[in-house]
Amino acid sequence: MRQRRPTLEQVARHAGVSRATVSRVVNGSPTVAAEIQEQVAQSVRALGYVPNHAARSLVTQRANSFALVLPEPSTRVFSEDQFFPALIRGISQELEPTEIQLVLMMATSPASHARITQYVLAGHVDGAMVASMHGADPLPMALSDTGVPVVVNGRPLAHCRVPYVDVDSTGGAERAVRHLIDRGRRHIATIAGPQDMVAGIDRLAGYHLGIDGTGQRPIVAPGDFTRESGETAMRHLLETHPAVDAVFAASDLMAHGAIRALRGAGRRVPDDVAVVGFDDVDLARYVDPQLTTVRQPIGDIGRAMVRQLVTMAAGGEVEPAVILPTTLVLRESA
Amino acid sequence: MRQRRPTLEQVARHAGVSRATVSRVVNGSPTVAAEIQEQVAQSVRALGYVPNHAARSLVTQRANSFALVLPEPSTRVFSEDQFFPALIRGISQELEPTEIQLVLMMATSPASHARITQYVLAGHVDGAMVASMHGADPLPMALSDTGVPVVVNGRPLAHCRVPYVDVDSTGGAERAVRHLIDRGRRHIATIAGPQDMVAGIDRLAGYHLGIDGTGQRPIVAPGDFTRESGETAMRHLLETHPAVDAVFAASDLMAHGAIRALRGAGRRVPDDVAVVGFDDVDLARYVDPQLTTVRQPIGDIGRAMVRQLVTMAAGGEVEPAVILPTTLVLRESA
DNA sequence: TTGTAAGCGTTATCAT
DNA sequence: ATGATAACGCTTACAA
Repeated sequence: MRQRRPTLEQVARHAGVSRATVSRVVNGSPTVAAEIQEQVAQSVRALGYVPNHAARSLVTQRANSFALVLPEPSTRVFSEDQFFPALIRGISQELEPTEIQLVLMMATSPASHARITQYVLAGHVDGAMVASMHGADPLPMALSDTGVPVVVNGRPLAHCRVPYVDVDSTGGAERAVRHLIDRGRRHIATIAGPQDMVAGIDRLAGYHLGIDGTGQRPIVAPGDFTRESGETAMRHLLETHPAVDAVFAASDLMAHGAIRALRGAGRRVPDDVAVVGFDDVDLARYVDPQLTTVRQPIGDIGRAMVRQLVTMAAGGEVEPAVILPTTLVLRESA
Repeated sequence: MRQRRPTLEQVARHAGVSRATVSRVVNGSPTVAAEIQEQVAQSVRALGYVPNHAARSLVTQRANSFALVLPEPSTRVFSEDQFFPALIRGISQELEPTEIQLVLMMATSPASHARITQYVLAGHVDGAMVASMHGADPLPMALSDTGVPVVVNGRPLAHCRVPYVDVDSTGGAERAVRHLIDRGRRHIATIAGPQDMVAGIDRLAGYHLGIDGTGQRPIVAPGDFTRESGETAMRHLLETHPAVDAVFAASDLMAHGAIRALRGAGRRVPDDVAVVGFDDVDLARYVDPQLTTVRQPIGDIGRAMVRQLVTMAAGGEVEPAVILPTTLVLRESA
């Protein structure tokens, strides 16, 4: 059997003071005599007292926890890269110095969407982060409607006033294309991501921005961020546009697929066709040739989301969007 | 401002019954007249009542949540494969039908170890899962000492009575070696994992088991599960044992590193040297040649841990060890 | 500066 | 079958 933890009451008796005083000491109130403070501190140590979370949040009306909501589809798409762990690591780091705990909620089934909403609505958490790749996801808004602070990863597509943290996908993609142009490439294609996801949309927009005004014609092949789709798209591209001499893939996985297709077709990378990816997952350094790619600071996304949420939970206002920079990492493939 | 949720009291007034009755209905007690049950249910819906977690667990002394504790070193080592996300997915799936929430705690700093212990000790969770790759980690035992149910992923090295869930690494490794022998390989080396981790130890033990009695001499090169270490180890192996015609790497990442080294040395895989990995991460299907490897059911580990914990939290006894099977997946590299 | 006491929203033990 | 009522452990006016 699990023995009951000592309560404030017991510490108070042990220290010969009132419950209120112990509470003050525990919570670091300055209005306690140094002498008594030490007295109480000793009793706390002696009895191994630890405040009861439930009791505390019952009276303070705060849960001291944030939820991280992961709609399953997104985690599946991004399964092979380190997005998910890296995001969590960033969040944890930022949460570390606070007393705030992280509650993980995966929306594995349709029913769980409702369950999550219920949970958040019940006031079990002081705020929620939604790692939603599908910009039209109604979940963030649904949560936000319950009055709980919510921040999303990735610009929401649906018209909604939920603050978000995103990376400069458009800028990164544009820079990638510029780089290809600067290297003298004249037939630059893109393998786009799914157009129901912000990441897919923005990276394609960046491609167009880079191509515009150069006199080159845009060449777009659809993909869904997976390696298979990249391989298929590249094969198709080689058939329809045999002159293609560069490709910007909207994900490293697709870039890898493209490289496989190119190798299969006997084209050398980057000699015949240059390839640039997006994400900078570990894999990028291990494909042959090493991948030139656009890096996004995943951990920073998590950290920024926490910072936003902390501000909001404290009743403060936050900017509706935080956009983190992306950087072009030059390696061998372009 | 966030409006306060309605309380039992208000629902009771709305339905014209007592607080106790509402509580009974909410908790599905059978001792309520069907008529009143419906009455109350309607009021609950009308007011949008959701039970207050803190109040409930204050009186029931249960938190309705489990902690997943991740000592940072392990997550770093396993960063590139999908161990961490897959584990969490399995846990979430098993937790889904229960009302139990998952609290994630990363031990990012030395100080956080203490913080985690404190938190668990405070009774904030009903049980803790520790994803501890380093078998000698004192954390599980420390947590267990607080009286909270604890279950570990991976057999603990330190002498301690914490129940654990592990996969049959030894058996998997042995099968891999047997397979190489069956294919006529005569100089089978292994690239071992770190010997302070159970996974490293067991996979090496399995290798020895497979080699024993075949008349072959064991050839062991040390590694640390990373691709770099695999590449280095393989290069070294080629120098010291040029006759080597097969290699069992204790991780897919190391196997990939080995393949790179082999290719660099002009050896063909599997023609000159067969390679078998361990883990079956996504990458295994995408390296060239596709990797023959030992698959471990990561999601099942998570699910099993939850099942153990649920039993323990309910006061039941669990077997001290659950060992899940591994399977040899045949592809191209061996 | 310290103590007293009134809740916070539930569940559970009694009576009825 | 239902309703009072007493906890559960803590914070926080308010009093002293």
